[in-house]
Amino acid sequence: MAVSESTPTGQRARRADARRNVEAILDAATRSLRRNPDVSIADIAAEAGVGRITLYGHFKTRADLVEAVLARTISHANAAFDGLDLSGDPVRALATLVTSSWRIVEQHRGVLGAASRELGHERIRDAHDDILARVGQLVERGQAEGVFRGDLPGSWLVTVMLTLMHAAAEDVDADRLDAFDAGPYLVRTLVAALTPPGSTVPVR
Amino acid sequence: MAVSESTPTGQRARRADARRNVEAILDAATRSLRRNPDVSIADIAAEAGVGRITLYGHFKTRADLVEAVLARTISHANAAFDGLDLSGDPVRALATLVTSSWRIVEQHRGVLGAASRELGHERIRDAHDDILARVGQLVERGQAEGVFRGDLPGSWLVTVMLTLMHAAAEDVDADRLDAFDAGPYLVRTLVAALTPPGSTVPVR
DNA sequence: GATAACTTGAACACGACTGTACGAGTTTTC
DNA sequence: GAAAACTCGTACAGTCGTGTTCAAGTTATC
Repeated sequence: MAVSESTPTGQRARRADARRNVEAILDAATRSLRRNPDVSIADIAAEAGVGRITLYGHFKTRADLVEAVLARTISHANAAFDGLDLSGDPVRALATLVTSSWRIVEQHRGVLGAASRELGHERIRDAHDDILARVGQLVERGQAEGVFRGDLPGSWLVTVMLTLMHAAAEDVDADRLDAFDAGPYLVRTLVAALTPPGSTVPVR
Repeated sequence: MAVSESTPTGQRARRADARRNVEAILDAATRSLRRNPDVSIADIAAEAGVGRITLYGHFKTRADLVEAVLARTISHANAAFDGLDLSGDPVRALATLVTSSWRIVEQHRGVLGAASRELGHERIRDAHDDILARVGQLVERGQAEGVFRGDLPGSWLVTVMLTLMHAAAEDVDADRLDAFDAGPYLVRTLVAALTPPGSTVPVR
């Protein structure tokens, strides 16, 4: 980002060190902020294994750091979504989306929650909407095709969907369910949540 | 709580005023803490319409205030649950529980989240477990009877259940769905979440 | 060995919040 | 009118987090 493109032939190694530190800081900040949105800069620096002043060398203010964490998380989420084909049957698309990216969504949500107090809510909403739009489009298409229930606003269904993904991931972290794949379970529950009252929920 | 039982025949009205203030403080604190777990005492006092010093007159420390809020919320939740008959068919009991108390659960969760940082986590867990046990017992009974799926730990199912209630209430607050009763919707979704993969979900 | 990039601790100013002390005011009951 | 209970503003000390400055390191490249 702030790395100048003209590298004066000399200090490649030093530069590499610095970039490693930046990565370590971003990793630590992501973990810390998810755990507690009000972590101090000192704690983040300690968790990253660098000095507090070093951290300030890379990020002028706390807001800068949070913004960088947010940007990286969003790009991760976008990358995860970009490879998916969500064009076919809404239920199948829902399954694809959920099974492949519920972990990403959880991380995304955690960082967003931490950042929403730090930066302006509008700043967050802009970033959030990009991700939300993908889920929202799927839900709306399903509603238009009559596959998903239309008696509730799409925003509600999206909220339920994201919240359930979040709950699954949170419990995975907490318990010893690391190996368990929450995908099928989530799909079953979400299909019930999104399809109209009269319809039956497929097995699995 | 700290009100002495020997009322010296005199200052009933003053006492009543004070108790009204305490109620106002607790109400304001509940609202404020749910909105932002890090509200300052000054902000809470302002929202309650009393001076900061008055608030300190009733609650020695911040922890005292949070503890009082927590205690009141828990007693509310217990009162809401006490009237329910959850003995029959687990699915019917689930419906009863959800339709009648999802709002309470949401409030309970919000306050708990705010308090968990303030007081020790053990202190919270003690209080939390009382509520959780009621939901957990229902889930475990359902699992024992084979009505709820047994291939996932009960804690997971409880988490999903509470999280979904939370999502419903949050969206109700945010949107213009005040009049909408999320009960039937929640029941349908939760039955799908709790029953075994092979079973079909009842209509509604 | 000189240089340049990077790291780091100590120290500081600043602001926000907590909790306390003092002193003055209000309202009700007697 | 006096006393008791309660309210409340000002002011202060202590703590904690932020962001900056300075001065002294380390490490790799030349």
